[in-house]
Amino acid sequence: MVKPEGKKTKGKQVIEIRYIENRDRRQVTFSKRKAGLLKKVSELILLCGAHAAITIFSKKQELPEQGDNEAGKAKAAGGGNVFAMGTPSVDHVVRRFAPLPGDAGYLPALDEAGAAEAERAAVEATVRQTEETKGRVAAEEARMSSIGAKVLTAVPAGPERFWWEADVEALGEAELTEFARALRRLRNDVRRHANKLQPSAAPAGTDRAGQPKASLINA
Amino acid sequence: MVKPEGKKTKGKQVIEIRYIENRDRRQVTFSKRKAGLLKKVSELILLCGAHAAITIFSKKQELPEQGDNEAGKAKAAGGGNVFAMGTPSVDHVVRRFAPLPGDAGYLPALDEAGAAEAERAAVEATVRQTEETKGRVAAEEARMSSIGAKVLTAVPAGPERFWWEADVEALGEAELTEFARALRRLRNDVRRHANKLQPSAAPAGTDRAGQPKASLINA
DNA sequence: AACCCTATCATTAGAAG
DNA sequence: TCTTCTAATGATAGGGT
Repeated sequence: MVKPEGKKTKGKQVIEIRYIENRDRRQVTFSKRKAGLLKKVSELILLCGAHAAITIFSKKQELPEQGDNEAGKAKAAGGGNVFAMGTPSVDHVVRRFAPLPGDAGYLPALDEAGAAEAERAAVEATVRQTEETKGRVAAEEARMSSIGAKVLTAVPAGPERFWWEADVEALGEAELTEFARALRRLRNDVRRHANKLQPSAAPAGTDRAGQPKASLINA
Repeated sequence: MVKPEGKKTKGKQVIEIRYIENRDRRQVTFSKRKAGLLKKVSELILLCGAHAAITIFSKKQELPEQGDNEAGKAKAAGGGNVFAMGTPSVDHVVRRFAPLPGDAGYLPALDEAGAAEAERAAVEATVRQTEETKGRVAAEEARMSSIGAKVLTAVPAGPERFWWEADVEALGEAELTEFARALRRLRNDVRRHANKLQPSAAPAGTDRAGQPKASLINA
């Protein structure tokens, strides 16, 4: 019989989801979970063709309360690192990344910022009102509804912008490495995807599904 | 002999991380994973007191055709939904990269360390209570609700972990442009950083808070 | 589309190196 | 600090309601 005596580790233990006071433990957890999150996000993007973005700041930086100096100080104090990733177009993620060296047409320079801004304000008003009246969930609903279409509209021809980055200003070597690692993983996934998807009707994955209707992003 | 024949379900099966062609399956997966992701983010925030923001745009179908009212229209059209969350707010996080043109006013009373702290405490209490009573998920709901209308801004120095249900429109595509700008800078920095560092011998170490670690790849 | 359920797979807390 | 290992917990694909 197997004797349960010699357990090597305690294995994953249940932990309460509350701030981890212990600095070391907190940091370890942060690293692990951050990695897991990035992975999850990339998977969601790949699996569902959704646009998603995530930004994570490892530490509290730029604390307003301090105020007497620049962000630099905050960083110096604790080194705020940022991780983020996202994409409006899967294959673009790869493209954007691989060619690190000067990419000319970086982004389609859309400038409906003005319109978007106006819309945003309007929506915000609606949301707030809704929030007070019906609560957050309802507000969210309203927000999504009114925004959704607009967002898509705002990006007619070129959703070919992806982003997935970090604030290097505060990036440490470790972060860079991890960053790259996540990148590679994403890229591999994408590549695998591209290979399987033969450019038949839609250019393997590239299909600029400007309109939700393409093969890659939409069905 | 015990026959494992009568399995009720197949259980979780391995799936490739590639775009799910089947619409229904994709949608289900999206919902499930989106939920899981949001949960993960909230947990990271709570556990590590990190600032994070995530935004997810579902793509769905379009058809901004009929519709009489804005919300209804967009909703019906299914132009895409947006889900987001973050700390202190998605908007804030984004601003680190690119200050949005004049929408500063929509945030009610910012930089209120005191208020924020009080709110945080209140929320925390609520959360814990809820947590014990209804579980973590419910607690998160409560957390969001209680914070809702207020925008916690300043990040107190201590172990903070409050988050505010995000201002989605602020993360609209338009804003991504700004973000992209920051990105470009980032990329440059990354390269520079990469060059500066040695793959093997990277004692460089962290200028400020320092994260050891060297092997870096290029981006 | 939102829940339930269960069998599995994936993630990760802890401990060590 | 980052990595590796292990053992549990946690997240979810597939199916049904």
